[in-house]
Amino acid sequence: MPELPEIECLARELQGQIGGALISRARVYQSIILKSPPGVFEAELPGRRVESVTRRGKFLCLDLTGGLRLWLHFGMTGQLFWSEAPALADPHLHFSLEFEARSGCLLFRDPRRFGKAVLAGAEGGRLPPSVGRLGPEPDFLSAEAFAMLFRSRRARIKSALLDQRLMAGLGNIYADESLHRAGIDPRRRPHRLRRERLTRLHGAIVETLAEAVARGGSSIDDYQHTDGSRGRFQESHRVYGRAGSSCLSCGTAIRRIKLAGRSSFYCPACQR
DNA sequence: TTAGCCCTGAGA
DNA sequence: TCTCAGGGCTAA
Repeated sequence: MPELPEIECLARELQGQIGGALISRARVYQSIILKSPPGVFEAELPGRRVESVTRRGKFLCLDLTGGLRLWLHFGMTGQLFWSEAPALADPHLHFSLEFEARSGCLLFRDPRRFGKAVLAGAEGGRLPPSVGRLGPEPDFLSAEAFAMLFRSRRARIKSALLDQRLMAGLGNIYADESLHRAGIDPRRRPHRLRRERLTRLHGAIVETLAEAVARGGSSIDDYQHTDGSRGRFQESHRVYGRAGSSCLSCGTAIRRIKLAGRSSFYCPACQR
């Protein structure tokens, strides 16, 4: 469940670790998450330098020399971490990258296999379709633009926040946390919310995401940094995963409901 | 707009 | 042994 803050942390770590580094070897173990043939993957990557590591929505992007980009999506359980050697017996290991002048290898592991690895050209027209469809980053939207964007939506606000075509980067955790901070019931319909409530929600989203990045993201089950350490923002969750516990603002028991097939946690007193 | 599918490990 | 977790996609 890595969302925007977790991928942002990974991108920053990796930029420091492999920014400018030359890929010496690429190996594929489980090709199911690769959207390019394994042979192409193993042949195209070696000899290219990592120009930069960036993030777009929940995608991580390795910008390589020669106009190639490696896009990674982590799905629910994707992990990227350093190891001395790939554990060949691990059935969930998908690929590894080795770099010149750096010992060990960078492994991509994903037990639930919802992740994706896509090789694409750098030109805008050759973006993977799922990246091309992404809406703007929360930071790049003004509060007014956010309110305009969501004002016409008829789906429930929680579902609209999870729609990556509208705005990229929010997942279940940060949607719930932001709605709590903004005092909005996840079942509300955006087109029936007053404009100032929507601008307040935008502020809550930007604030929540920034705090999460500053604390190294949320580690619930699988998310970890490339050195194996965990994020700390899960300790600051106000509603997510706290059904039955008391609301940190008012003491009311946090409720859990299903919306669009996902769990939603909210405070029935604070969120209206 | 929504339901169902993919996928596997954890927990009941 | 069954149920649940859910991001992104497709079909209804």
